[in-house]
Amino acid sequence: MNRNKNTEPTIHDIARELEISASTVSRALNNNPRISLKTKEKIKAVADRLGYRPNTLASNLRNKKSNTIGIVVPLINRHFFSSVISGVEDIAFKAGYNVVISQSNDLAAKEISIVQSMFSNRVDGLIISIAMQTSNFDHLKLFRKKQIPLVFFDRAVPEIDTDKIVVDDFDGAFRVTQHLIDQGYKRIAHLAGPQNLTTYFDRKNGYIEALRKNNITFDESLINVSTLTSEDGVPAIEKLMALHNPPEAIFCGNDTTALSVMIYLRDKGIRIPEDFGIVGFSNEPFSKVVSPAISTILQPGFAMGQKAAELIISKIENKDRTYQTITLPTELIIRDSSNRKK
Amino acid sequence: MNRNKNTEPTIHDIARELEISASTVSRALNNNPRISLKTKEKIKAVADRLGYRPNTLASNLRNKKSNTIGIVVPLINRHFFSSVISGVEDIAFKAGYNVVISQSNDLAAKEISIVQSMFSNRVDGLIISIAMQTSNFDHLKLFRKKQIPLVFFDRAVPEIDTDKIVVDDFDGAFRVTQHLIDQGYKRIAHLAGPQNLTTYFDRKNGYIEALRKNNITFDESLINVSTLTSEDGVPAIEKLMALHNPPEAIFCGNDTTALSVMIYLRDKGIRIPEDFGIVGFSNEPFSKVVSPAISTILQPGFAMGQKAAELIISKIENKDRTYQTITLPTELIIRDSSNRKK
DNA sequence: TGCAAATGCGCAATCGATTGCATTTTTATT
DNA sequence: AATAAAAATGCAATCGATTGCGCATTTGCA
Repeated sequence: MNRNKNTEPTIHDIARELEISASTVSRALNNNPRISLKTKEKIKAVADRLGYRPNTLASNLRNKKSNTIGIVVPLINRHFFSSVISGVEDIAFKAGYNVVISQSNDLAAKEISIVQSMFSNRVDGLIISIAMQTSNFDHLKLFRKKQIPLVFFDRAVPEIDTDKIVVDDFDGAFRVTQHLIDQGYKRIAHLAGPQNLTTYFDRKNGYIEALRKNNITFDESLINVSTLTSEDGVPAIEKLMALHNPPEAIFCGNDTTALSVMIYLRDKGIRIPEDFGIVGFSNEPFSKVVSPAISTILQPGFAMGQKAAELIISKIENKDRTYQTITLPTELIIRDSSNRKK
Repeated sequence: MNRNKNTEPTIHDIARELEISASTVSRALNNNPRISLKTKEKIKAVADRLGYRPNTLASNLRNKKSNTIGIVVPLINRHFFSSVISGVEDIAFKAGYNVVISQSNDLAAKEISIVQSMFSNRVDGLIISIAMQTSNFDHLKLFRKKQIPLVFFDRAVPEIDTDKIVVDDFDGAFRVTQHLIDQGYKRIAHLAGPQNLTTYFDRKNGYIEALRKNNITFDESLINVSTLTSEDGVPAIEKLMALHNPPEAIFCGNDTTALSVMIYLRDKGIRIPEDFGIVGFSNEPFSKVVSPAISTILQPGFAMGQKAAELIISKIENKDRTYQTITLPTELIIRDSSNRKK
């Protein structure tokens, strides 16, 4: 029929060529035991000759399965997130899944739009780290309602009961703060992120808890809340240093602000770590190579991505109903910016 | 029929509810002028009430169009590539396309497998930066043969005639080298990348040409070829410094090796840039914040991604047959590592 | 040789949306 | 009111692969 057209060969073309039915071709190509070896070989030979490639769209429609995992991150172009994506792709590819990706730019509106589009595209599962700005989660509840596997990583939504892969932010922050205390710093400030996100909320509380355990009075004025961009760092540290009783160390909610703070103080001639200790969070690549190198908390992005993919694939394929929250350990990396007792 | 099932509502469910035909529903939802406003409104109301979401799989099959752009990079988790991906996503999302992503890990075998899978998934177009290791390009020729838009970025294949987005590596390298010469460095070494990739090949030739223009004798022993990982940097610079007549400046094929070299020399007590000049390539985020900051060439990753997406979408939608190679300008960023004449 | 049990394969419906063409309904015109 | 013209909607095939069920052919065993 369309043998000579510019169109792709289908199982029907193969069937016509061999004067058999398309069902048989389909079964043969899927290695169905109901088809004899001899027939299978003939079919595969013709398929090869015609350059046949299965049309996954058709197959997906019939099977109601897209073999696709969606992943939504705030910003692709950021080391931690791209590491997670890389980890997801690594596992997904091996398991025969495609990965479609989108970034919310930390905007709720875009996130909603993306999530709906992912649903329309019938992704088999969705891995997401929610946008800073998102506060309503109906778009995600849709996935739960429809029983489509949903995995949060890093930034999870407490009120949605599903699988979650997080790092122990509380513990990480606790250890950071304890480390600063151990180094002899007394007044320790904290640059906190948006408190609607559990990650930043937990980091702040880990910090507070460490102070409490060490009988250090918690001083609200030493906490500065922002979105933790590189622009947020300087005004925050300026304000802190202008206090009547300024801090002598700071735990920054991420490495980006830690760097801003470090450069600001360095330029002011304040010696790091002798006069002032700095610790960040996330272990961005640059934190190791700046001078002084910045102490930080390692979040295993690639491993998180792998775990998230493994988890979602098992959910897709087994449909088991129990949800788990996997907390990956963090690692405190002590570098020069906070290490004055060598 | 399946009204109460656990299945998604379809246009047929809407049609049944209103006792009209599915065709009308389909047309109404697509805003076809052939349907009266009144009917459209009724249909949209029911669609909303049922929580109808179009099944893109079905639509894609019928339209023979997946609304999906594939992108293949060597490694997602690398700043330049993730920037490109981010740029692609930015444009693609706005135009209503999905982005499916995969990484070759610089392995030819995985690249081939990915590309075939992308084809089976009927991506509407493919954006790719080929793997270092790839030397046979039949898998890509398939896309050309099938008239599926194909855009190379950064690492292109000369023998395949299609759209390409590259930066002017030759020019960038030329300017780097000229800059080092202007700074008074005489013997200038070069860490080159795999010469089967045009990018690295062009960088080397830009370097050589700059030397020639300045009547500096080209010394083959000052060129070291490697895969430019951070591990490659140290042995390379060690070997160069052990030469009878060692270099006093180096143009590194990327920032990663530039950093390794910088740290190595700094630890040896060699003053940078006074005694030795270093320039990298790509403007990795860290190169700005290390000490001394590393001079480098800015490759506009995000913009490349945007351009690539724009180009491929225009190809998908217009099918115009002319291929273009877009060369984006690079920018020489002079920082402390090579700036001794202040 | 006879008949049941395997084995191999085909028919036709299905997944959900789209669309050329036909049909029905409405509107306009004389 | 009659008829042409325009507008609105429906029928049925289609995209390509999958699969339950049934039919036909082969094999096995007494």
